[in-house]
Amino acid sequence: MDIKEIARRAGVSTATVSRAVNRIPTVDPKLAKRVWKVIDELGYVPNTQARALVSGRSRIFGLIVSEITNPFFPEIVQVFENTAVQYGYEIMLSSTVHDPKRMELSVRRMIERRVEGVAIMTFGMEESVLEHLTDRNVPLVFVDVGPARPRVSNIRIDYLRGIRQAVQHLAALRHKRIAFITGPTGLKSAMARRSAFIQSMKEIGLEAAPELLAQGDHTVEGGMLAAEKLFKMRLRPTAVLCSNDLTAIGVMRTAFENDLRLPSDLSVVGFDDIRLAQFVVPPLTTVQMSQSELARIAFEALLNDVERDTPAPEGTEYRLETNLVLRNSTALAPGK
Amino acid sequence: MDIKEIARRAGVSTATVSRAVNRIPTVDPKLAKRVWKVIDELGYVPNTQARALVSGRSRIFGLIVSEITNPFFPEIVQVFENTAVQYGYEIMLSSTVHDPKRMELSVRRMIERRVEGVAIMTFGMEESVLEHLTDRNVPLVFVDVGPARPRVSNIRIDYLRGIRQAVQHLAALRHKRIAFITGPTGLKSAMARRSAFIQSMKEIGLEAAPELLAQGDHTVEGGMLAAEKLFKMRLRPTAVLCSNDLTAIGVMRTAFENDLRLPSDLSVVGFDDIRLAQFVVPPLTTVQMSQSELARIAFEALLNDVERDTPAPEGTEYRLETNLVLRNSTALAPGK
DNA sequence: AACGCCCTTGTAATCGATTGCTCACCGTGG
DNA sequence: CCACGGTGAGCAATCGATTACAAGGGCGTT
Repeated sequence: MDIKEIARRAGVSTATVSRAVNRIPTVDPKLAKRVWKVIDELGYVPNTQARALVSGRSRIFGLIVSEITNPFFPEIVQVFENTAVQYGYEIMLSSTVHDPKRMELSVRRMIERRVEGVAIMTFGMEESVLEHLTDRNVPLVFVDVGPARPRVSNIRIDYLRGIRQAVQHLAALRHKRIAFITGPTGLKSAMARRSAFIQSMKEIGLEAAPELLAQGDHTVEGGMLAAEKLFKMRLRPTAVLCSNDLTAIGVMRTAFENDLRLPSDLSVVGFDDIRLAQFVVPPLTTVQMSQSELARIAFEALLNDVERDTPAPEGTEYRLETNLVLRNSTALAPGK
Repeated sequence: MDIKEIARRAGVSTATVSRAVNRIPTVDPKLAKRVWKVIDELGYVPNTQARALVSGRSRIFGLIVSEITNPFFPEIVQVFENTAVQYGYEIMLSSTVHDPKRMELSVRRMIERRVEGVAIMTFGMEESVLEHLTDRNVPLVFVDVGPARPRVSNIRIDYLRGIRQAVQHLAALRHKRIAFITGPTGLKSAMARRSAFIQSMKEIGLEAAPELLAQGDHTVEGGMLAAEKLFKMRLRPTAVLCSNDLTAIGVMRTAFENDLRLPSDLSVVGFDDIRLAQFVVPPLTTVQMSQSELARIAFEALLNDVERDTPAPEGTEYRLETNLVLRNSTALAPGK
């Protein structure tokens, strides 16, 4: 059933039907009403691909995340989708699973569907394959790592703020040996968190000794492994700050296995504030980086770029703060 | 840049370009090579909407879940998407957040984009709005609750099997007072789990007393609330079986707050086996219902229906088992 | 009464592919 | 030498919308 059918039954031309459907005010209300009646009766729904073809606008945004099964992302997907729907957009979701091949395939698929913009939430891996998109002038939004080009936006995250709060919180609780478990070395955002930790420690005259910087990979398993190493040290750290919440959950798990009580024997702080953080035992003190804010900003960045016809030559920047959220996984250092 | 441009530069007709792109064997290899060269040089990518328009096939499947932020679903999304990509399909994801209005809107959007099939993973809520889809002969796949109609598949879940294993496991550990925390009353799959529990208890001569059936809602908070009630009873249950893992996590959390040690003071069993279940403290014994299997079956059901021209009049049925996975949240009943 | 303008509606081109049908060309067999 | 079949390429219709432009009708003005 197409627009012609409607036109025939309503006794008007397809142009009029199209105008009625798109609520163009110049159509005679009488006619419009007749058209709508037929549309309702037949349950006509316009074909988006036909529309997209002639208008040149797909009304689709791409969303590339590194792993949808990482609890950090579903919230982003949810908010991004909600916002998109509000503006009449659809989203094309793709999970790269940290694989450049898959990233490339995703980009290809998105170009085939003629996305009008893409949000890249991989936090700094494999952006090289994206030149196909920039070549085509597709608006992009990155977190921190986008190049300064027209139609490329960046959401700058203030990692230092939240991490500094976390470090000072631990210091206030008399912790001196504070360990940090990093994320994957290749991940820019993980490196930024690490630097923020080192700087925050320096600021208050504490040493971020190399042996207190353990290597993690932003998974629970990685957190467990790193924690095992830390717990084997002669002088065990009394507090652990983690590059993300999953890592912190791993630490908590290993602490449990080693009969360390939280928070009395060990304080743990996470990063991200995934929803789950408030439900673990004990509820996790963590640095919040609002996923819903991030998603909302990303969407708006794309929308702005799509509607702008002369883009800023260096792209646009947005900011997102981070803040410590106190729960129950931190306490006075043991023996103090 | 379109197919005409390629045709012009390669000195052939658009028909030949189209045939070369689609690897139709009748084109002269010489010509095909020439066409491919131009395509590579210009970075031409065919326009999917144009293709979809003429072929009448969007190569999009819809996937409706109740809440993407529920950790049960991301794994499904991941596997569904992977499989789809393998077969050259795209997926349109939608999260209803248990709201019939949003479900209706999703369906509308999917019809606008002319999806070729829809997987409905809401486990039994609000399927009424789906008649727009069945009217249009769009293949559907449900979990348990789909009507018996052509082009409607059902994945039947054997809840009883896994739940019986769980109940017998607890009974073997000498638990007698075994509580069950249900899911939302309106959710068919939750009701099925409840019935399976009652039946399993009866089978081994234990009573599923009404006061041991607590009302939950498949969220952590719901689990906490239900657990609080159960813990206030004069004769506290020694084991709790939960309608899903989130509920179980809530119970563990409340147990912790009430200084109940797991598993020595209380045994807890979940349902679903979300990935997180192995990472909580202690690792959760739970009934596995494989999310990746579920997603794979759902995709295949749709694919089968799309390719079949004379569908089975009563739809097709698929089966999925459930099985208990032993971890460390269960132990001998206290005092035994 | 005639002219012209404005407002609404319709005709037809267009978006970018696919594909049925026609046609040209080649080789083969009578 | 001609007819015929087979093969591969091109022309043009088509999918379902939007929209530039043309056309027609009504009304005000002179």
